[in-house]
Amino acid sequence: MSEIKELAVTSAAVTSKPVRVKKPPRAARRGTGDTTLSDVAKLAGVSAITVSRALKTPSVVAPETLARIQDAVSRTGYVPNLMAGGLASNRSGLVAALMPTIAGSVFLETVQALTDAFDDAGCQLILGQSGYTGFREDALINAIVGRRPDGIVLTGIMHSPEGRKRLLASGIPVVETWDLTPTPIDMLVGFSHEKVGREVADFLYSKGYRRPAIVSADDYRAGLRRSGFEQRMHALGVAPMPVHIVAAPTSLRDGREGLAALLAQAVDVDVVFCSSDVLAHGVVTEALARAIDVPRDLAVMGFGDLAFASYIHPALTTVHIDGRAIGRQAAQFIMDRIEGRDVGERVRDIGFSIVPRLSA
Amino acid sequence: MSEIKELAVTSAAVTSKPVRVKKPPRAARRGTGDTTLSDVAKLAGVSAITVSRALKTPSVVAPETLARIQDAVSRTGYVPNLMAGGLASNRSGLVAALMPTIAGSVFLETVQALTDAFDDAGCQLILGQSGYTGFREDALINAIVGRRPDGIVLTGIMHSPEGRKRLLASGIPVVETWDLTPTPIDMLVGFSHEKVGREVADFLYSKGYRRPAIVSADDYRAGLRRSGFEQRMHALGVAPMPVHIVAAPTSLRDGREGLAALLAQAVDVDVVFCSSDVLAHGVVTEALARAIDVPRDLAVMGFGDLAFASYIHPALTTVHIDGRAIGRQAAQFIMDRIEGRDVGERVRDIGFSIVPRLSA
DNA sequence: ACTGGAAATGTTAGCGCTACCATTGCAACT
DNA sequence: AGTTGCAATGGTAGCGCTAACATTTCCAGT
Repeated sequence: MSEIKELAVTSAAVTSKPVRVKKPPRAARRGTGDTTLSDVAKLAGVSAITVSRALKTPSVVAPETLARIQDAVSRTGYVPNLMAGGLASNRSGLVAALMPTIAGSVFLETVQALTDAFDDAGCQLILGQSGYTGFREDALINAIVGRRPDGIVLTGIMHSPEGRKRLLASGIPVVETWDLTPTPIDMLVGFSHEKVGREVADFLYSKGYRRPAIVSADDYRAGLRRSGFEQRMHALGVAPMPVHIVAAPTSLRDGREGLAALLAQAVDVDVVFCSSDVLAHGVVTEALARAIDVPRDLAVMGFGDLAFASYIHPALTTVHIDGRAIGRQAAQFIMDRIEGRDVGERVRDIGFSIVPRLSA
Repeated sequence: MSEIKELAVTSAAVTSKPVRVKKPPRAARRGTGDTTLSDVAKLAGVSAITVSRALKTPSVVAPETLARIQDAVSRTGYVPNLMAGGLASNRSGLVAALMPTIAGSVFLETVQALTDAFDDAGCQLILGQSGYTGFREDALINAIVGRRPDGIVLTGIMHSPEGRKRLLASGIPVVETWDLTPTPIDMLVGFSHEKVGREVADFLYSKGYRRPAIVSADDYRAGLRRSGFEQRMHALGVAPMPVHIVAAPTSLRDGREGLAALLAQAVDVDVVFCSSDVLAHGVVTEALARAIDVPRDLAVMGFGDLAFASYIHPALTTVHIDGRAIGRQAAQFIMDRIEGRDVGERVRDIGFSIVPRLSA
């Protein structure tokens, strides 16, 4: 067996060449054919690093050199390869945002604020949809961490221990949002959903409502609001209430069907607390279709204070959450971290406020 | 180790060259400290490339080797650096989606479909918001192209010649969506907005409406629908109609104010064609608040067929666009391109359909 | 017994950029 | 004159990975 090899060696030796022959020059290399930094450098008559500096920190490059480089850049149509830059500098310029779903979501404002803030800082947002079930979240985390983003914004708090570990191990700044916990992975900006439930209970009770019902999504945070609401109502001496649960994400349809279901099983309801404005809108719509006067015959309360809440008829009483502020603060957290600044208190409760309008 | 260096120094001295001595070994290198492919390789007792293959194409690696590697991966918590991989393979695994705005948009379904489709293919979506003005679009294009995405999905057709050129020069597969043009940059999936306008005109005319009005956003595509509508109505002998224009993106509020403005200037209207369902919803809401019966006293027509359209009261007559299909086809286009398959006809008109419900 | 070839693994050389340090030239000081 | 300091620029060596080719092993086919 090994003789074959020997033979080969021998034959090489016969030609009096050292055993390991020098490789022939490789065939044409791969590569994109795109203009590169050194193409520009060559054209401008400087070194590559100077071009790099001209683009990143123009202030350290002499004005004429800068002009020559800029000219070369625009003549070649050079666009820096940010993957290469990211690899070399260990700064990807990417920030990941994970959310349950993008569709019709209350988180959109947060994402918008995030995009805006990072855009100004030259970072792009990578979007990941984890779904409401959490099954995909772990796979997503891996895909995201693989990009070595400069930060990760999570919607909700991370529940999978596996995901937590991965995130922690990655050393990437993480901001959890839209919820509160004393033990965030890293940083957090949100508010207490249970407290929302309790305060809504107080608010409705103080307005005289005694026969509440709930139409709620089956997601974790909605559940927190619901139990806060139920507990407080119970503490106030209100009898157990009918509850209608729908699958997240919620739709107008779910709200309509929710009220229909509630009415079918229990007529004795004077207010419906919904886990989202969309749901509340559905309830109001169903009431309208059934000629039930809102709020005289039935009051409705939403959650989120989405853009339409104050413009539907009747204007929706709801809980205002400043989604943009959450996004802004999350971006701030991450940028402070990137720049190595002290972020201060790592848990920020941005609170909420009840907005009394006409529907309750 | 150091002997080599010494030797080098000596030899330089011997040849009495004052020229530069070989550099001393560099100080500790940079780097993340993360586990790398070769760490895993070392642990598994194979070469780096074998680990790479085990992760990308497990079928070409022997089962026991694979097992050893997988064990090493899970023991180290290794997560591949996709930037490095992307740089080496010239495949970033990133796809960019540019849209005017994410908030409350009709494009969300498309983005969702895009995310889903690319997720399955192991690609992540980068989100870019260009705004409705187009000012930011060029800057965004540069930032995006710099990431060397495997594909770019544009919402609407590209209008800036500068942006067009950049995109074309980049050689990245581009899909323009939600509009139609015989001269796309590369590929396109959409429909004709003017045709929507014309067919809506025919539809409403055939239902007997003769005194139309328009509430429309000021964006390009809405303008197309509007002019198609006006021209056809004119051709049908209808007198010029009152038009109320609002700034994109549209809100429920804009719709309410739109109807109020229309009513203030011209009472003689029997149907309002709105450039979005949200606007139409606002018009319906304002009518409700004013006790104007829809559709008896005033008919309303929307555009988009968003999820809520069939569930508001009265159910909204509108134009259905299959946003998910647009997203799916766009993803298909790009993946076919990446895989080097023939994409066939590069312009796909996915059409639209008028959905008659109760509001008109 | 030997060859051909498929399967499994390895070696080498970058992908395009930036960190790190070095060098040069020149004005401003002792 | 010699030194210092600073502004501007350059050289080198990777970042962590994969393409391209090379090598080894082993077995079927003659």
